[in-house]
Amino acid sequence: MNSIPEKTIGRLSLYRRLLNRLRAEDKTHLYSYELATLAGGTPARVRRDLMAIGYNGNPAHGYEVEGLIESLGHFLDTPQGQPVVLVGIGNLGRAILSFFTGRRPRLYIVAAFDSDPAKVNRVIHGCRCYPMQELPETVRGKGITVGIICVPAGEAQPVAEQLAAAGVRGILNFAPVRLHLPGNIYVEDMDMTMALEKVAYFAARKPNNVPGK
Amino acid sequence: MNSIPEKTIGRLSLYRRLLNRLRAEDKTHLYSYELATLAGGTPARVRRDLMAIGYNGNPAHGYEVEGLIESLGHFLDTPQGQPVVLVGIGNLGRAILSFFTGRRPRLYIVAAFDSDPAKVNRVIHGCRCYPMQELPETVRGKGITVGIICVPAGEAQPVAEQLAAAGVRGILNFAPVRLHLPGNIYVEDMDMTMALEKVAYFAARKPNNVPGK
DNA sequence: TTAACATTGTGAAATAAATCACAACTAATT
DNA sequence: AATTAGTTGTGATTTATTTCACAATGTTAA
Repeated sequence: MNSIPEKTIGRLSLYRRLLNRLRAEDKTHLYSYELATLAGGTPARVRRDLMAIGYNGNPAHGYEVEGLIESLGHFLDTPQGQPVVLVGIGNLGRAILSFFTGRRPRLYIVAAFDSDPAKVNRVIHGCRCYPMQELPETVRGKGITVGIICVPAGEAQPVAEQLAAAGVRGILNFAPVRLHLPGNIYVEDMDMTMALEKVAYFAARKPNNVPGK
Repeated sequence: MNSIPEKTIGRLSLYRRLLNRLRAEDKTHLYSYELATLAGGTPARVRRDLMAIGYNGNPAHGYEVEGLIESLGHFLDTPQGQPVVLVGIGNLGRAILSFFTGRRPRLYIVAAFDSDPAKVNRVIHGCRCYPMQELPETVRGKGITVGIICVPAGEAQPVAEQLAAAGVRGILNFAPVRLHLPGNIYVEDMDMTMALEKVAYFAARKPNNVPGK
């Protein structure tokens, strides 16, 4: 069966962000090659990606910014929005809190958790911090489906299991370990060490060994 | 010509990290299926990846931990090590500084830059902060090839161009924009917004739509 | 009207990556 | 020695993703 490529999902989110910027600049239409340039890809790939959501452009004016944004929202968002929890209020956790705070209307961090009593009950970047013990009840009670893990490597696996047990269905994992969870939980790893080593590898090789992306 | 898949590079770095942990636990040998479990993959993929660096195991004992770590180092590292610069000392920049500080011997942040005079000349997480004006001279002078960008979206493109002009060959980009640089510069995007939206998308769908990774 | 133009949508081809599947191998056991 | 058990290395295959290439289309201008 023809399902949507995983990579397309990420790019659709990127397209929407770019389009929102263009809309703010009062742009009403654009062509696949313009979006491709902004997103760092090819026009053909943009068209393929947009095929996935069934939004049709027009050979004369390309795509309508407003309509495409709406279609993307229809495809990517759930009608009721998705609250998110974050676990681990260290340096990275706080930076991520500040990064996401107030930015996305349909995807916002509603609670943060940490096992350190010293961090609990404070409000950081507009987000209330709770002790780990309250995680299951909060997640289950609010029907939260998305979690962000920013705890040290050694604590990530048990934290992930707690999130999964409480009903979370997708995890953004910043801890530098691979999580072992049931296959119906989606995990996206943000492994900064791995990313930096990859960059270092290609930075040190000849230009012809640098993949184009 | 059969060059090494890009994804393999990242995984080799992951394997090394896992192996270092195993070595610390005095494990001397392991099989592909063990490494696969730890890394979250299949044994066949592990073997394929290790083919790339030409390290041979043995059907009876699998791979020798010590020797494999050495081979990976030989493949991934440059003999002289690679100093790294970071640009943008906001919340995220500081978190990344603390994350990488002291961790990697051959890949360490030697200088941080920011355009805000208030942040300059301080030492944060053991790393000295300099004004942006000194970036070209420092990067060129020390022969730095790797940069990390943690500036706000609007400043990322000019910062990337400055890094490239100063001789940087690979960039780890945390700013939520796509950089436009000559093709011989390797860019790895760590787009947290995109990643979170992807997680949210799959968290909201049926289990059978969740890709296995 | 009609012709020219640049773009869309998409089948087909190409490329990249993962997986299958099995001969060859090593050590342990008989 | 010969047999067994379990793993490696890899050619072949499959799956995923990207790119090619072109008929169909909407608009502009003659």
